Amino acid sequence: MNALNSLTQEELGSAAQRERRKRILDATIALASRGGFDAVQMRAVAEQADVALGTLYRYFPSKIHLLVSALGREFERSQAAMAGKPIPGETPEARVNYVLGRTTKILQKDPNLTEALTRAFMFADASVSTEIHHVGMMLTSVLTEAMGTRTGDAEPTEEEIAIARVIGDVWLSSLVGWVTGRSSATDVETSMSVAVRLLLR
Amino acid sequence: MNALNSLTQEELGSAAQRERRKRILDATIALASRGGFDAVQMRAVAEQADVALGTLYRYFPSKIHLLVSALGREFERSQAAMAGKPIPGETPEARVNYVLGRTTKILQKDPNLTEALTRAFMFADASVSTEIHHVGMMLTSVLTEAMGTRTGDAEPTEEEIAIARVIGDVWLSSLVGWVTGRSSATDVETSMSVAVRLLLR
DNA sequence: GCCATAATAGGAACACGTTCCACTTCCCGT
DNA sequence: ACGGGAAGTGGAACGTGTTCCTATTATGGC
Repeated sequence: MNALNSLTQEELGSAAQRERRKRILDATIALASRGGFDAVQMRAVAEQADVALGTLYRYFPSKIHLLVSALGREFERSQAAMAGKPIPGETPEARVNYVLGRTTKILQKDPNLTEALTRAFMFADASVSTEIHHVGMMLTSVLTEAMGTRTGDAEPTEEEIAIARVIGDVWLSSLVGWVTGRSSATDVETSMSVAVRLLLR
Repeated sequence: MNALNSLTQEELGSAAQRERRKRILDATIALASRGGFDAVQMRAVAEQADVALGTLYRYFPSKIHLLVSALGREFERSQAAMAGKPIPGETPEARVNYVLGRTTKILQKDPNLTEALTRAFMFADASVSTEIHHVGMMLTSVLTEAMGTRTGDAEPTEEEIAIARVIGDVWLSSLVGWVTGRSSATDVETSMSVAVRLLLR
């Protein structure tokens, strides 16, 4: 259907193809986790996934597509792991801070992986917009959910969505500063607290 | 003094060296303006600046250093052009919106250049922190100046600096979305208005 | 089962950032 | 003026993302 975008899960007919795709993403995550963005080399991914280089490019048309797709999968996995559980905190500010703090802590545990995925996200151009949009929506919805009342069935207001977008932007910028070694993990948490306090007052 | 950082203007003794540095940055801007990040090829820069490739790398140890340095020079130039002139607008919100709107308009006029510089900025790692910090400080100070009273001699408060940083982060994220073709120039202006309204209320 | 077509393997080739080397030119201290 | 070290030249070479080509293998319709 679309040669410019990576093959998504659904349009992969055979089980062998879904298996290949999984192997490729697993190899990507493993290499990224070991050595970051630079260690995710297309030849290495192909070899570790036991797939030819040309096949890798058939599934993911660029290194950026590959990494952003891997980011999307990890994000989904992480979201699924905590779906349904209520977010602790009495106020929107407390809950958003909780979510951001926990996520930041997870990312700190695997700096190389975080670096690889964040860099890919920031470097992605329009040809990756589908995958980027997917991740962006997940991020915004996590934040609006944390901001809203915990019943969860009500749609977030326009204002809440706008605030969530701003928080997401600040978070991305801070993350870039961290993964590129320009600021510390503590700096990220501080930035986020400040932004949340300013926006949710 | 520092082999990892690019040679700054001050530590360049001879006039011939300052002239070379200027030619290199001019070539960088010209190529970026014509074809964006990808068009800034080190061989092309060297040739257009009439300098050997090795010399280019002596002045700027990587393509990223080169582009971020060029960004710093352009930023300074633009700041110098409007120094002293009072910023129109009765409220901090209006003044900040004015500054952001004008800057966004300037950037829109040369999308390729903006793309090249923004991408370099987001891709820069710790080895470029000096240059990055330089640009970051200029950006924050432009914003605090717009936020403060127009007398200008008073230092900005901690709160103002924090708000300026958040606005800067949102601006960068939006800019990345724009230069990578994921959002329109109008989207950038909208994002910024929303962020400014939320932060300066 | 058999054929047409698509998918994959395997790997050469190319582009561009980066490094390196041998040689030349410039510039400063004496 | 000159000798020596720093700076510059020109270009080869290397690594990695990307493209491309041919041979082989899987797949789906008859």
